Amino acid sequence: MEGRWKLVIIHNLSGPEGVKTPIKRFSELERAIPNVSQKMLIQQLRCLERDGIVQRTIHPQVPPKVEYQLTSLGEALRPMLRALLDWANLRKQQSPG
Amino acid sequence: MEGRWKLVIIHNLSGPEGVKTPIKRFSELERAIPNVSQKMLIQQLRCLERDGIVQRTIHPQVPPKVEYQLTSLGEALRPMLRALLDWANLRKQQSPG
DNA sequence: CGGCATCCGTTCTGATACTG
DNA sequence: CAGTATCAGAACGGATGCCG
Repeated sequence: MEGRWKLVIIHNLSGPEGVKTPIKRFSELERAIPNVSQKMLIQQLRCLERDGIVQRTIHPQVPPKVEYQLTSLGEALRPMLRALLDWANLRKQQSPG
Repeated sequence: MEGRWKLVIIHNLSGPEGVKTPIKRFSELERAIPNVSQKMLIQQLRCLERDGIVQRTIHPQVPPKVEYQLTSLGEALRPMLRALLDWANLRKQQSPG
C-alpha cells in the first residue's frame, strides 16, 4: 500500500525548516489534514511507524493521549520534501492554468 | 492516479548522474522495467507526459518509433530521486532484516 | 512496434457504527 | 480522545485481443 497521505503527514510532522520537528497528537493531525478520514490517517500513521519514519508515543492517561513525531530517519526526509515542494511550485509557475 | 511506476520510469530516463538524460524507446523501457505491464507503462508515461515531466517524440516511420525522454522539469527531479535512493539505502543498512 | 479497449479480480478508500 | 470493525464503492492492475 503506497498511500497518498504519507507525504502530507510527514509534511505536517515536519514544521518550518531549521526548527525541531513538532510533536502532534492524533486529533491535531486529523484537524490539520483536510479530507483525511480517521481510518486512513491511522492506517498511514501505522505504516509510517512500521517503516521507522514516525515515532508513536502513548501516554497512559485518561483521556488517552497519543503523540506522533518524526524519527531521525523521518527527519532526513525533510530537505527532500522541501525540494519536492519547491519543484511543485516551480511547476505551477510554468503552467498556471 | 498516483502510480507506483512513475519513479521507476523517471529513474530509467535519468541514467547515471552528470550525463545527459538518455532517450529511450517504448520497448526499451518495457524491457528495462521488470514486471511492468504494457498498459501500466503507457498509462504512466502518458500521465508523466501530461505533467510535463516526460517528452514523447513520435518518429513517423514504419515500423513506428516512439521515444521518451525527460523534460527540463523532469531533469530537475534527478537530484531528488538520487537523494531518495540514498535515503532508502540508508534505511536498508539500519534494518537489514 | 506502439498503442487502445475490455473484462475481471485485487486493493484501496470512505462512511458509519462501536469500544476503551 | 484514540482507535477498531465492517461493508460498499472506487480505483488499480494484469491478461487478452485488436488496430495502424
